Amino acid sequence: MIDIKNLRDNIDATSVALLRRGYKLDSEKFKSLDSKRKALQVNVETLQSTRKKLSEEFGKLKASGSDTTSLKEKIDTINSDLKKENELLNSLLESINEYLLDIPNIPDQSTPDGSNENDNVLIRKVGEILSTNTVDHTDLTKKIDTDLASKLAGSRFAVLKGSLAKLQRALISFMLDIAHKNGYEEYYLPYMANKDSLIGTGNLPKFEEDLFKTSENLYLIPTAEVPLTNIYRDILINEDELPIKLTSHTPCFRSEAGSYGRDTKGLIRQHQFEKIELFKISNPSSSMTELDGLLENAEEILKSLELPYQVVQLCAGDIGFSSCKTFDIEVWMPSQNKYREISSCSNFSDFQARRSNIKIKSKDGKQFAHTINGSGLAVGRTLIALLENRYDGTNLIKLPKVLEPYFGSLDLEI
RNA sequence: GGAGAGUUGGCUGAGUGGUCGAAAGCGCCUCCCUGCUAAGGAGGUAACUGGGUAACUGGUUCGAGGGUUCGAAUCCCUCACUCUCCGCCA
Repeated sequence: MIDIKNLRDNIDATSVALLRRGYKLDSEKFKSLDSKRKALQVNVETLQSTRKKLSEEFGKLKASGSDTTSLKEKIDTINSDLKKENELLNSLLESINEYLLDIPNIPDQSTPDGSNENDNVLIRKVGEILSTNTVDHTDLTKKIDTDLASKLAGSRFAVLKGSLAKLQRALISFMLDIAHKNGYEEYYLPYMANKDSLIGTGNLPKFEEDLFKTSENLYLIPTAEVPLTNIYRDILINEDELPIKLTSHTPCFRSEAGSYGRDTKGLIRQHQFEKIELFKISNPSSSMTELDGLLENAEEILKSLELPYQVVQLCAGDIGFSSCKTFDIEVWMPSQNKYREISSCSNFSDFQARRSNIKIKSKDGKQFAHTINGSGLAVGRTLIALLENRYDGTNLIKLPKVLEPYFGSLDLEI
């Protein structure tokens, strides 16, 4: 949610900034709604004030045993006016709120111009591409079984068998340990979240179709970002507790509505996948530095897994709804001959904090916090990258050294 | 699933129709005292929001939503959540 005061005061600048990400702000609609609101609100509040005074008088008259009929008539008139005006005001406020909830975050100045992913900016390439493998991960091994998964659940699910199931578990532990080493506190969280939580992170009301909803009116979490952020919903944080750094491994559930036909093969795009999330709450003044740090923490995992990757900064037209600045980390996928997203690290500035009411208390007063998060990493895609990049051409995957304590061996038979 | 209790400021917690945005304590801020620290003393301290250049001034909020009433933290109804006991259960 963007700041309504800022919108009122700087509507033209806001409109220009939002246009960078392809959002056309209807300024005239806002101006008209807001000026109507202003007039109505003043009117309603004046009526309320008058009624308050008259009611007090009424009480005194009643206490002294005097006649109250004429005063009551006056109050009744005010009350009936008030009722009408209030209904108008409420529906207007509702419209304004809907209008605001629909507006995405304002891109940071450092977010480059551009309209889609083709305009994203390459920041760096890390690691050498050594693999000459062209075989897709699903063709490499029988231990990823999507046919079985579709019998159990349907399309876009996978069953991992034996050593691959174990490798996934090893990766999860490995990533959590790195996060812990870097100062993130590990959390185990609910895999379902209520409506308020999803509104807080910006997934609702606009993106309900992307979510799985249960019969109990709970939603399956699309990412641990949702419960992690909402830990601090309606909380006033003391400045000296910052930055807060949390991590969690959870499965993530996404309906993938609208992605028919894309990435239908293999583990790339699933309704359910495992992810380690890195999450921070920081002071507004240091959130960009914290984003850089978080990105570095995510990159460290790929480096120690010896996987080639690149970092890309998303352009204004490609950043997510709640984000003001995003870096994607993309790992090399030999069979596709291209880099694929394995982590997305974003600064949400105060956009989520305003929706979730997360504030910082300092000497200078209170202000909305900044939230930052990113994957560290998407486990399924990491697994694929290891298979495809480290396939030796026979029936073995040579795992990187760092995984030995977790997997128990450096040879993975496929 | 059954029975009961509860939800009030940054926190704990009093408050059964107007004098309550709300006692008290904790915390926090300012000042005093003490060579430093600890302790002590005085005062201040809810949030959100409207109007106004400002001084200032209005409104809303006691889990949410309705209702009763001239007037609701307080009475009534519905819902959500939390806790306790019983049952069932990993």
